[in-house]
Amino acid sequence: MMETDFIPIDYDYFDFQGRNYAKIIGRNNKGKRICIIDSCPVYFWVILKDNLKQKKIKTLLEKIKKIKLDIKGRQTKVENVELHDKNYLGKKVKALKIFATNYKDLHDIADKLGMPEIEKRRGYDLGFITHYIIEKKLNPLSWYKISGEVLNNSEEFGGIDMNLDVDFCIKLESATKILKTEFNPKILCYDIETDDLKIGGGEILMVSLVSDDFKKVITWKKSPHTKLNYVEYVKDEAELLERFVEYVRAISPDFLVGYFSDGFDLPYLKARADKYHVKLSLGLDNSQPKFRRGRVLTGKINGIVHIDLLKFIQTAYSQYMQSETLSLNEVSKEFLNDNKKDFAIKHSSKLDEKDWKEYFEYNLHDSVLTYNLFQKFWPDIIEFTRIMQEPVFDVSRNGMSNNVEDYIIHNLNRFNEIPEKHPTHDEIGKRRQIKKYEGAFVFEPIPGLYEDIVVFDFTSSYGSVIVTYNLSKSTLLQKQEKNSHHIKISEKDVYFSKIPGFFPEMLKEIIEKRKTYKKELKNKPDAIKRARSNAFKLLANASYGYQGFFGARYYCREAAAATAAFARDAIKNTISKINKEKYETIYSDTDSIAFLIKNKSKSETLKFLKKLNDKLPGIMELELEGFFKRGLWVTKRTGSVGAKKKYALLGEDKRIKIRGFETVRRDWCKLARTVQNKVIREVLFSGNEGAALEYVKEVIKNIKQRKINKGDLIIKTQLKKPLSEYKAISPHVIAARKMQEKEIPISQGNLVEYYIAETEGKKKLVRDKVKLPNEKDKYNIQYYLERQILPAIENIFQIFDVNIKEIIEGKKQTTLKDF
DNA sequence: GAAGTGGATATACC
DNA sequence: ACTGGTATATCCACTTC
Repeated sequence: MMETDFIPIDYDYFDFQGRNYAKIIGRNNKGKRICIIDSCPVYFWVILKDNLKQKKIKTLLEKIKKIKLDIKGRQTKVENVELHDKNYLGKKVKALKIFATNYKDLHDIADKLGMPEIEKRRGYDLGFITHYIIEKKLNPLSWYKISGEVLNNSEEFGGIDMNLDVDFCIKLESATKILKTEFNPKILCYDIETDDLKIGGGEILMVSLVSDDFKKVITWKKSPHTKLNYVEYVKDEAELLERFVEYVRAISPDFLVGYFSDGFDLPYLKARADKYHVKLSLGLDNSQPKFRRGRVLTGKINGIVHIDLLKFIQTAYSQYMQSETLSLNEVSKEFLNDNKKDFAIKHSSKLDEKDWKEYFEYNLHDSVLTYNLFQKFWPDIIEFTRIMQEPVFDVSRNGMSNNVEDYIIHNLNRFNEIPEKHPTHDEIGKRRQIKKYEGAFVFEPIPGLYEDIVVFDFTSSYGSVIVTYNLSKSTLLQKQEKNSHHIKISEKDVYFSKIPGFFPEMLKEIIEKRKTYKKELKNKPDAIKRARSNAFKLLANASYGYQGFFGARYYCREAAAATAAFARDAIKNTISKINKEKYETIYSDTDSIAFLIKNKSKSETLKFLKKLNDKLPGIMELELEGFFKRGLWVTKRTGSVGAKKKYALLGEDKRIKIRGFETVRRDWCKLARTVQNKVIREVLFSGNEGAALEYVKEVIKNIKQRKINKGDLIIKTQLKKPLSEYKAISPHVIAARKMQEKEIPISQGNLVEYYIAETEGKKKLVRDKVKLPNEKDKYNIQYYLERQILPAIENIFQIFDVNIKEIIEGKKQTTLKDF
C-alpha cells in the first residue's frame, strides 16, 4: 500500500479482461511521476414512459438484466439494473440505470432496448474518460490524497506497468481532494525549421528545445565555424529525430508545448520519422504520437500532454487582443513585449555561415517565446481545466461551445439530470438549414459630433436575460401554461416555464461566480484570479450562442431567439425611458445605450440609473459604462443615413475608443488607417475639423508627390479558403496566385499582402494592378487617394461640410480618365 | 462598352 | 463545423440597353 499526494494530468484508458480501466498520469508533491489505474461502474440511462405500473417496470428490469452480448469478439453483459427517480429536460422521470461490463458496448446494448415501455436511452455517448471523471470525481489538475497498491512489474492488467516510464504505478483504492492548488509543471517547448512547409515535404533542418535552464538546438546541417554552446550537431536528419526523442524522454516533461504544433511541428516530425523508419517514441509507454483529423489536426502523446498554445490563445484570449494575427511574433509582442528574431528565411542551400548562426538563434528563440507564453497563459490553462473538468489536452484545444458543454455535463449530477445526447449527423444537418432568427437591435444614429455623452450597458446582457426568463431547452413549453414567460418570435408565441431549469440555474451560478471573482480580483489582483474571472466571463458570454449552436446537446433555437427578443425589448424599453427623462439617445447596439446628458448633472444621471435598475426584472442590471466628453458618428458611404457599428468616443480620461472605423480594420492600408486615426483624434480633442484638414492636405500632397513609403500602402487580406474555391477573383486572390507562381508558400488562413500599382495600359479592374510588396513599381496615386484615403475620411469631414473629394481633385495632377 | 445591381468576400461589433 | 446575429464596405460578375 502506498499513500501520496497526486495531481492528475493526462487521462487514457485501456481494456483488460473486457473491462475499462482509466490510466491516469500525474505527479506527486515530490515531483515523482505516478500512473494510477482505476475502474468505475459503467452505465447508461433508460427513461421509462409515463405512468408505467410498478409490476411492468419490475418485469422490464428483470428482462434487461439478462441481456448478454457477444460483439466484436468481446463478451459483455448487463451487470445490474436499478430504478431511479431522475430529471430529464425539466421532467421528473422514472429511469433505469443500466450497468454493463464495457463502456464501448453501451451503444449496442442501448440498441437492444427498443421495448415499448422505453421512452429514451441516454448517457452512453460521453466517452469513458468523461464518464470516469464524473463517476470518481478525480478532476484534472486538482490535488488529491490517494492510496493504493503499488504495481511492480506485476502481471495484473497484463503487465501494464512494465513498459511505462513512471516512478510508481498504483492501483487506486481511494482518493480525497485536498486544498492544495499550486502546481508548477515541467514543461518543454519545441520548434522545428524546414525548407518546405508542406508536412513532411522537406528536410527538418533543426529543432529547438527549451525547458527550465535548458536550451538546445539540434541540427545536422554542419557549420563548422559556428560555435554556439547550445547547438548540437548530429550526423543526419534521422539522428536528429532520434536525438529529439532522447531529449524529450530525458527531460520527461508534463507538457510538450509548441505553437501551431498540432498543424505543423508534430506531424512534420512524425512524417520524417516514418520516412527514415525512426520510431518517434515520445509516449511514456513508448508509443508514437497519434493524430486525429478534425477541421485541423491534433497530435496526442500518451502520458505527456502535447499543447498547441495557438489553439488555447485562440479561444481564451483572441477576442481581447490587439494583434491582427495570432502569429507567434504578434502574440509575443502583445503579451511578452518580445518578438521573433529578425531573420529572413531562405532555402537552406542558400545559407552562408553567418546565416546559419542567425537561423539557429532564430529557431531557439521561437521556443523561448513559446516557453514564456506558456508561463503567461498557464494560470488560464489550469483554471479552464479545473472549471470545465475535462483533461487539459482537450480543454486546451476546445472552442467555447465545447467548454460550455463540458461545464454542463460535469455539473448535471447536482441537478439529478440525465444527460441529453449529442445530435446525430442528420440532426445537425437539419438544424443548419433552419434560417436565422432575429438578433440584436441596433439604433440608427444621426451623424454628427456630439458633446457630453453617457453610456449605460447591461451586465452580461444575454446571460442575465436567459436567467431572468428561464430560457432553455428544458424549460420551453409545448403550449401556453398559466404563469409562464411569454414572447413572440417571428409572429409565433413561445412560452417558457417559471420553474427554474438547470441550464438557467447553472448560468446564474456562472454569472454570480464571475461577479465574485471579478470583485476579488479588484481587491487583490493576481494571475489566477484574473484567469478564473475571465473563464467565467467567457462561459457566461458563450452560453447564449451555445443554445443557438447546431452542434449543441442542449440546442434550443427558441431559447436563443427568445433571448435576443427579450433583450431587444429590454433595450428599447430602456431607450424610451431615457428619452422620457429628457435625455436624448443617440446610439445603441445590443446591450449598450449612448445618450446626451443635456442639462442634467452626473449625479442626477446616476440616480436615474438606480431608478432604472429598481424596475428591471430578475437579475438584469444596467451599469454605467462611462461619461464621455465627445463622440463622433458618421454616415454610411452610400446614402446619408448614419452608419451603425462605427463611432469614436473621447473619454474623460482623454482615452479614445474607436469602433468599426477603418482605423481598426486590418484590411485597409496603414496610411489610410493612420490618417483616419489622426483625423478622428484631432476632431475629438479640438471639437472642430481645422487642424485635421491641414494635416489631410499635407498627406494628399505627399501622396501625389510619391513621398509615401510603400510599407504604408500594403494592403493585407486573409485568404479564408483554398485558392481554388474562390468564385470572385478579387485583388487578394490575384496576389495569392502570384505568390503561388513564385513558389512563396501561401495557404488558407494566411494574410496576403499586396499594393496597387500604376500599371500601363487600359486595364480597369483593381486586381489588374495588384503587385506583391517585393515587386518594383510605382504606387497608384489615384487608387490610394480615392479608394483608401477618401473613403476613410470623407464622412468625417462631411459633418463639417468640408468636401474632401473636391480637395483631392482640385489639386490633382492626373485626371480621372487615367484611372 | 457604360451603368447599375446583386453576390461574394472580408472584417468588425456586441 | 466547432458559440449567435447585425452591419459596413469593396470589388467582381453579370445584366441591360
